[in-house]
Amino acid sequence: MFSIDTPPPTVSGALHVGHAFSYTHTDLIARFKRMRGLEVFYPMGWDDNGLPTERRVQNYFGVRCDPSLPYDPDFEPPAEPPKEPIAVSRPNFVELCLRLTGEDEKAFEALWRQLGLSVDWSMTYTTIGERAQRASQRAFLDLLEKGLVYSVEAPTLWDVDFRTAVAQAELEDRAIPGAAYRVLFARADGGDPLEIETTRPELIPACVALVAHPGDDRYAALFDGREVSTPLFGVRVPVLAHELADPEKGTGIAMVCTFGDVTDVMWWRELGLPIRSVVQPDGRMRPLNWGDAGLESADPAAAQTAYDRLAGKRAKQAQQEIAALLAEAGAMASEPRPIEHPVKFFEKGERPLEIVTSRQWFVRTLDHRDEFKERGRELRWIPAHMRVRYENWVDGLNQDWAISRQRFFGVPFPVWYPIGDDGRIDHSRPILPEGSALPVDPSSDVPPGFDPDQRGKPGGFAGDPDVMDTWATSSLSPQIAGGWGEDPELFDSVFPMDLRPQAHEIIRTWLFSTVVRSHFLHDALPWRNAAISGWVLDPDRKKMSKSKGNVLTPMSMLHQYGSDAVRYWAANGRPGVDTAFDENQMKVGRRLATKVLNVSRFVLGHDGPVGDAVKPLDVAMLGRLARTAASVTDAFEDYQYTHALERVESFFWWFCDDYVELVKGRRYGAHEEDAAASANGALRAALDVQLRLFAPFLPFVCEEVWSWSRDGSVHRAPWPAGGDFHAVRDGGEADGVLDVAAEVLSEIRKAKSTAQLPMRAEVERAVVRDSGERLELLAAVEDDVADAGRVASFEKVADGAFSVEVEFAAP
RNA sequence: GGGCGGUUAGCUCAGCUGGCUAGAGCGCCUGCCUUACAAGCAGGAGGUCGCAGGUUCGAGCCCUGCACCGCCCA
Repeated sequence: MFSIDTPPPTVSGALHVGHAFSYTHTDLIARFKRMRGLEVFYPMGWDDNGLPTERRVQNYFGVRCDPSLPYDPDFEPPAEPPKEPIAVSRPNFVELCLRLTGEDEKAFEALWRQLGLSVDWSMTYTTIGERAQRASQRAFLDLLEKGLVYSVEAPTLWDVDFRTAVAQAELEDRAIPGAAYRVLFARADGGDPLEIETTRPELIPACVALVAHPGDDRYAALFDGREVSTPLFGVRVPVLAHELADPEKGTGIAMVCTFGDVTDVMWWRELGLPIRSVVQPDGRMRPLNWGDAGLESADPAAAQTAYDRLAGKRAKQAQQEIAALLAEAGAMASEPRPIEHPVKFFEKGERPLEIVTSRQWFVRTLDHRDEFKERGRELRWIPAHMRVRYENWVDGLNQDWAISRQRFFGVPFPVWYPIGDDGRIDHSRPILPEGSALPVDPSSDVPPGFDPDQRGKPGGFAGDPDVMDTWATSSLSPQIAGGWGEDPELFDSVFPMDLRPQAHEIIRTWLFSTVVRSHFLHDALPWRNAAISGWVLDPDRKKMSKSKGNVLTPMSMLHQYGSDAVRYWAANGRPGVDTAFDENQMKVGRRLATKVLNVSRFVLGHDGPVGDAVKPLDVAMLGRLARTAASVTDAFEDYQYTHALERVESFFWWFCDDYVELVKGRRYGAHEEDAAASANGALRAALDVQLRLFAPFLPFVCEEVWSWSRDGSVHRAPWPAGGDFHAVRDGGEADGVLDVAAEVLSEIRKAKSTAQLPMRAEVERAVVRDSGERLELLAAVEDDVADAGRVASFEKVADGAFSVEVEFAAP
């Protein structure tokens, strides 16, 4: 059994040439392994859930999800999406998601079939389907029991537009224009004001401390508990010391807020600072009453007046507003200095992330980094250097894996919480379902021991409102596809899987998270080999993207050039290497497929005698083919399918250009019958082997030609091996005759070409000068060379340096 | 800022543990309707292997530095 953990594509993403490219690589291996006699487990999954689908559904149908609404069984979206989105219940929204993804899946499957992927379509799964839900929830409960997931109310990176938490793996640094503001903080002891530099002055109302490096002489005298007062708001905050304050940055003393960035969170935690939260989950400044607890001010009225100009504004607008306020108040030490600085974004988001305190589920990853790295070393990476990417990522982990999302189309957490008599939800005592009840939807299902009407009531229960992030489910693709917990026999036979093919940009997400899940669930690697494919680049060597608008759809390419041709292009992209989109290569592939068809017509289309290959040229050719086949096999076993293709292809062209030409004379009866029989036998045997060697690359043309002379499918035929090559035992290991014959023929062709004569021009006499040894070899195949070159007579001169002198017959 | 990969013919790329005169395909040029194929065939031109040092009898390949391109991480 050879099992493949196929990447489930996000169906809401557009079909892309990159898909055709990398999935072909997997199929090459699958077809090879199948012909090697292995049963191949090769399912396909669809990654439906998550943000991309929700966005697409919102735009496509003109709806938005409002979880507070009840299900409307009769809801139908209007034919045209309305201007103002229609609010629909979560179940209605999920229905629309399933409707759209169902159509997308059909389009993908049609593409895969056209491309010739030899997927077992009876094993298809979706990451939102019932099997996936059951596996995801079972895995979650397993980790919960092992103490490897936990929920906590904590500062979390937050996208204010999508209003959801975001995991470290979904972050992206982007350099954006901003400004460095120099702001003055008055000292409580009456000394000179302290000047700090910040890019987020709008967070001054959220300031809880200033911090500088303990060894920084400029501020060392202040670390004795002295306080400063925030400008405009008059809040007293301490001046503290911490190792990670950078003396080189700005003035060397920084403002700590609730929360400007991840460093603020770290200082908040390590220095035990209070919380003064001003940014709401929608990204706007929260209304505040200055003077209340936590907002003590020296002048609450003035603080309120200033703050009222910020309240309700987004970060950017608030920033402009407070800059003006600071300038009016004389608290700006200098003009803002425009800078470009890296800011964290959600990879799919448009506004900088905020850090918002919320309750989220996390998987413990930080405590297990060494184990993950060890797993990375156990895994075979193709190409090997891709492991470094994985290790970089594991080394750089700085937060546990946040797996809950405030979304709708995803696998729900199988958890309820009791509601106290005071109406407060008690998150410390989650209520869990029976394993046999999975999958559950806590928003509609009722936990054991409760009645439906107790939902949301004091003394009752509340369902966990969140869904799992997309990687929390798709990281279980080996378990979902392999029938973990559902079909133990299947699972035992396919897990750990043999191969995980995927692209390099998702090493930190899909590959990493799958290793994590498998490590925790099974104490094992999920697969033995990870083959990392490169990207498809446009002719300018930039990553292909829809925004450029010059992307051909894979389907149109398949129609234009044929599937074999597109596969040929893809098969030329080595593992891990970015490959330029090249229609030229597809034309070459199409030519190759046509050539296979034509030469097959020649080899099979005759009614002459067929016998064993006994003539020297024929035996030697089969011997060369045997060595080619062995080397193709080695390359394939090593996942080097590009090398495999190059070797078959190179043999094939030599076979067509030289060997076939050399045996045409015998084939058409220029000599005795057994000479023709040997040629025909060798041609058929060689074609038979070459069709099988080409079958993984060019499945369509090979299957067609195979059917001309054989029953069954070439794709179930045994891979060429020792038994196919009796010629090797019969002296085929010496292929010197092939080189001599080809070189002499080439000289004759050159002479004709130089003389601008047609190839069928008759040669009266050819004088071959060469070593005695080579002339002996030539003697063995002289008739064949004479036929191909139309040479009436050869004269052989033993004279070291190789040359051929050609005398043409008089016209 | 740390790291990974790349740089070989006009273009796309091979070149394994260092070993004759550096290869292929496309494109270009010159011919050829040859009983598998004109969507074809034959032949030809074209490269100081990114730059500068070094190791070696010998370097496209190994070492050092640099430049440029792409990517990963911070």
